[in-house]
Amino acid sequence: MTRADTPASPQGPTKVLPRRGKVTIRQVAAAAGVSRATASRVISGSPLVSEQSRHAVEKAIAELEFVPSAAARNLALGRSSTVALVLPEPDSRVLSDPFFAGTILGLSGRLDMSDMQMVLLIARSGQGTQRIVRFLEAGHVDGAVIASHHRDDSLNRRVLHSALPCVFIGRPLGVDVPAHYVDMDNRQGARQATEHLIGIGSQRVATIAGPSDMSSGLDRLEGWRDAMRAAGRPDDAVAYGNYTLEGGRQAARELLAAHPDLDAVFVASDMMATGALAEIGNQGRRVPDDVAVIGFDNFELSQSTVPPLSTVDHPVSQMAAKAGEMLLDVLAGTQPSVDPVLFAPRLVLRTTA
Amino acid sequence: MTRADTPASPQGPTKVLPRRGKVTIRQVAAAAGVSRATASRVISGSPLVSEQSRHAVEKAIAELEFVPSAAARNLALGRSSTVALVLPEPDSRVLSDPFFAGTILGLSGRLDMSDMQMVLLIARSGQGTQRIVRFLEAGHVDGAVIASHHRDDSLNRRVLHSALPCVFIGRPLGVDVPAHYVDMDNRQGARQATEHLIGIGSQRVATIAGPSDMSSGLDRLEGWRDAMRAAGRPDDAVAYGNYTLEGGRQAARELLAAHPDLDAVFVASDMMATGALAEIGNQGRRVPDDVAVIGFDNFELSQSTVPPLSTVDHPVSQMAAKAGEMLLDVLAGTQPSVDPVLFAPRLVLRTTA
DNA sequence: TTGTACGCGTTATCAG
DNA sequence: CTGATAACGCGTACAA
Repeated sequence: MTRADTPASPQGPTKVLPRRGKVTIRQVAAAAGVSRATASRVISGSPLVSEQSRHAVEKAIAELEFVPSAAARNLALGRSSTVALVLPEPDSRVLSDPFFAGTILGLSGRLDMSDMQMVLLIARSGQGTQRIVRFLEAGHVDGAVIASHHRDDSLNRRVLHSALPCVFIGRPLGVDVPAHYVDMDNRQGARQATEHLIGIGSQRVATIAGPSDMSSGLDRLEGWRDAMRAAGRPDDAVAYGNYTLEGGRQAARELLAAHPDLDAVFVASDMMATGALAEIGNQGRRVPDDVAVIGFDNFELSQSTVPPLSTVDHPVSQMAAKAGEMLLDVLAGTQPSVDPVLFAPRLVLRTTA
Repeated sequence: MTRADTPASPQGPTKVLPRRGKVTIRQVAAAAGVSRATASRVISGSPLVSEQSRHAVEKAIAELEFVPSAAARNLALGRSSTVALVLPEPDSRVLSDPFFAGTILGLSGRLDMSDMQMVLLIARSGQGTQRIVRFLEAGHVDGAVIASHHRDDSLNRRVLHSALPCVFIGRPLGVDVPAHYVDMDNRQGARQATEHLIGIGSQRVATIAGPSDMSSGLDRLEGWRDAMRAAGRPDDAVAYGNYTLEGGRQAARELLAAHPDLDAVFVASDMMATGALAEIGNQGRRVPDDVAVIGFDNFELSQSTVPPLSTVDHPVSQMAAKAGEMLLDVLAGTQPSVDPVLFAPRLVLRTTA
């Protein structure tokens, strides 16, 4: 015998910080009168164990309240049965954004069907990004779903460079190797919205574009350009916003000043569209009679704007669920291609266009 | 002789092939021409190592892109340098609630100052709760901050029983052992708000209370009762809501029907207060002239209601930061007492009272 | 069906 | 300062 199975626990006088009793599989085996191997088999649900032994072990587990050590199991198995949802550089704005609730719920919903546990990682500044990458590379998780947003985010490249299986939500920018990702067809959605604006007779269609360092911002602008060029219209009436309400308001102001003749605007997000709606109203123009507006995202708030906002649906939750499914496939080795999965856009017409 | 340190030894059937991309400390040590122990010392920043060895090891680490295995380190060290923020049973409503953004930002901000990595765990149904508890008990994390909300959440009891170091945000209900927690003085805040309503001459002060299975709902109602009783007023004008806008609207409707003479109402959350504001206006009463209103939380939206809402500040972010600090103290063994930390309420008067 | 004996990758201990 | 070597707790070929 090299070592006592039951170390005497010191009864400290401090009851404030109860020491964490660590009961190991060894004690379970001893209590059940079997070997550690048999106990382990019971735990992992192996059929190669007698009913008698199984019962004894289960009884011991319950009585001792045994919980397998994650560290030891991860080390032995080489995996952690955990995947990360990474949200790079969120500020308070982005955290209260419906986008995140949808992403979280969509992914966790899909993962709940497997034995994978989801953990959420949020990285703040560049400092935090470093830590996230180390955390991921250290093998804490088997894979990651990354809500990719900003081009200058070194996290994308670093994760791809490591061999960690990962799936992006939103086409990642600034990466030079093929990557699994799921996205919606932002370009096509923007094009459809713009074509609708043109179709209802708008003569001068402007756009409020999203940030140039996000693929969604880029793609939606490009879709607007597609429609404008196809219709033989100039594509110069562009203002940029940062996806916030105030940004939308400001961009609308610029647009109305620079192009007083505009009678329609495609806005790259509902949040900005809400701000634009307010500004347009403030300037004494009516929506949709004087200016038609179509937003993007179909967030809940777009139903309660006045008037209710026409928009393009962004199936965030479904996208996250699909990303989770892809990641599970990658981990299972049953994901053949790296072709991105694109969700089709869906125009939701309410009363602003 | 169990096994050579360098896999390059031609002797022995080394069936243990290097797994994909996994470079171990052995290879680092070999490349640097030192032992594993020395390599480990360099990694952990021990001063007991020559400058020469240190340089060689660092060079090897960089060239091989070595990252220590989390599982192995956790096993050897007995800790993971990771803490969890647990959000039990969130639905989409609660996820887009500003409360969570504040909690996440506050905690991660404090943890960034330490070497602890924060992971967010969200549990959906009761099924998910089971998994969360197992995850916590398995030693994946060294401690947890739990945003405690619902009384019937078995998670509270189970985590406390497991002896995992943890700190609650919001007084946990339904637990029978002393627990570390941080909260604001909801009762006192509600009392102050109600006293203010009485002080400005309101004759009939009602309240819209929060859910009875949340400590904040209970405490805020009790604070309202305190003020009413102290003023010799009846405390029967009570309606309940579930902290949502629609719930507030509905509760206001009930209140106005049951107590047509009411001229003031203390609402247990800004979200509900916003709904109440709308309902009160719909019924042709003016705020604050006919009905004075004070909410609770001081969320961003309370500044943009019409008219701007008077409220009680809820320092969510600071509370979360404090909770993180307490947890770090507990983990360091420097947290002497289990006395809760209570933040003082702060009345924010705008124009509804 | 059960037990033995490693191996997982790292840190801690204790001689040199 | 450095290097063997024993833990850390669990899974699992390989025997029995």
